[in-house]
Amino acid sequence: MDCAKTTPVSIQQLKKVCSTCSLRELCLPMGLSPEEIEQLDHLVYTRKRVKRGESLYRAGDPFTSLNAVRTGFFKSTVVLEDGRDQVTGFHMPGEIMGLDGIGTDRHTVSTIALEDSEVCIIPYSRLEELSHKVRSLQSQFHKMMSREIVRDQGVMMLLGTMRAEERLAAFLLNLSQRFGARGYSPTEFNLRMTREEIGSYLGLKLETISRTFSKFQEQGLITVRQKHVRIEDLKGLRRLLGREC
Amino acid sequence: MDCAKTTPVSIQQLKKVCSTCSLRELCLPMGLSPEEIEQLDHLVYTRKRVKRGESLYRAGDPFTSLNAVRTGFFKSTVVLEDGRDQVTGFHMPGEIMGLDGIGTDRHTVSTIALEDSEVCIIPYSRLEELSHKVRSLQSQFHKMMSREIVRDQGVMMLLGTMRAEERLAAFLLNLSQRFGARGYSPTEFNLRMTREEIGSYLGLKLETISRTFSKFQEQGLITVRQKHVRIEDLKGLRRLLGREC
DNA sequence: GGTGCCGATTGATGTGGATCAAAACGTCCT
DNA sequence: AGGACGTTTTGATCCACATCAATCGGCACC
Repeated sequence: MDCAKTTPVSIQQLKKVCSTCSLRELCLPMGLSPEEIEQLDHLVYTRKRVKRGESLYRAGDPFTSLNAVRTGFFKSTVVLEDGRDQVTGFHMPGEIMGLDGIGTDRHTVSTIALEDSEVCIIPYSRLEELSHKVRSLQSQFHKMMSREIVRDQGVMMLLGTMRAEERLAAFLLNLSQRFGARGYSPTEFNLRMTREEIGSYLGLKLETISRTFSKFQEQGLITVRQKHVRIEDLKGLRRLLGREC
Repeated sequence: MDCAKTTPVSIQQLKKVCSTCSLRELCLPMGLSPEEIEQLDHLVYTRKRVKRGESLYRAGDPFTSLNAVRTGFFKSTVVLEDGRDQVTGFHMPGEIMGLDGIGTDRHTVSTIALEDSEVCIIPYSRLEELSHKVRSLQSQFHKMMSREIVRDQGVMMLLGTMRAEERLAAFLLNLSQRFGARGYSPTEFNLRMTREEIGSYLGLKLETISRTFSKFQEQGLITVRQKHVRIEDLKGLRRLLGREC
């Protein structure tokens, strides 16, 4: 039954992956019935390990499958012709990566593991097939893509109208909410990314991130020590977002 | 046959809307066979007129249908709690609006006509039904959503890493490309939006837009007079994007 | 054909975050 | 344990764009 578990290969074949997965309420199977999830099991049965610093795929690679984060943490980056690049997202367990590739059959971003990670491979042609059969899966998949669009609009808003403090507060609150939804502490967590990566995502320089962290700490909003963050005053952080001069 | 044309109502019932539409190669039917497009005709048969300044839908409205721009020009805006808002996109004929509403059954942006316009209403539940039957429609619809995600990432890049001149050059080149794809001149067109709306979209103030337009004109890159723009040096504008100090 | 108003232009000044620089701190590797 | 390198912090200075302000111009409406 679980013969694969003992072989230390990077791609494993497992049974009943989605049905028994603790992330199923956050991931692709969200809102599906147990019978429907079982259908997904026939589709999503391959996992892949990605070591810290390794890429899952790179911009320009042919697109063949979506990837769900099983464990670990990823970042996605776009690169401009002149070499400038920007982090466009961070991905944690249960989140789907690779939606950008559907439109052109090629990935437009590079996705890199920020710690040793594991992803579930979702072959895209088979997902289309199955969602053609299972209405609720189709519907769920559409919602997922739509939410990605809304998320991106939120980031556009952040980059277009917010000041540095507001951006970082929004970022911390977003992480807090996502960790909380996954059963981790929403007020105490380790950042997996560097100050530079946070800055790139927020359209700021790493020095500004560092200074703003220090300022938040002075104000008693958070405690930071290296990558470890504890949110001391959630309401205070939220207040920063609701207009203040 | 065309009895509806004589009644001056804002919602018209027409036959064969998609099959005979000149925009079909740019719009939802892109890549579908004539027979498949005919199936769409049963779905998309209602048009709606929206006068300049009127909203098609507002953030918070229940989501029931997507809308394809038939004629005219629209903008979408997000509003923050504190009242600050930002333009997240401009929409021209053949483009689909409302994808943001699928995820939550409510619109997250407000979409407003920038000139007297007409849209084709695409009832969403019926689109899901039909794309469940017609594989190529399903596939096409997924690509459309994915491209929207990629487009948004492009704007994030613009807002996160580009300077004012680069942003405006990218904006003009984008408009140029889209007008060109619709059979209009890619080098001479009328802006439908104000300097303030351009600024909001690009994360800049209206004065900066105005100054940068003037600078482009001095450099011989464009000629602007009010809303009328003529691109004099397409390559020069492109060069602005490929790094320059 | 005026008149009023909104949008656009242009100038003067201010400032938030970038840039440059240096030191402190961690961590990984041998 | 020691050394090297990458990350973070903090300070000093600079600059691109914001802000404030005044004028101009076009268009719609009496």
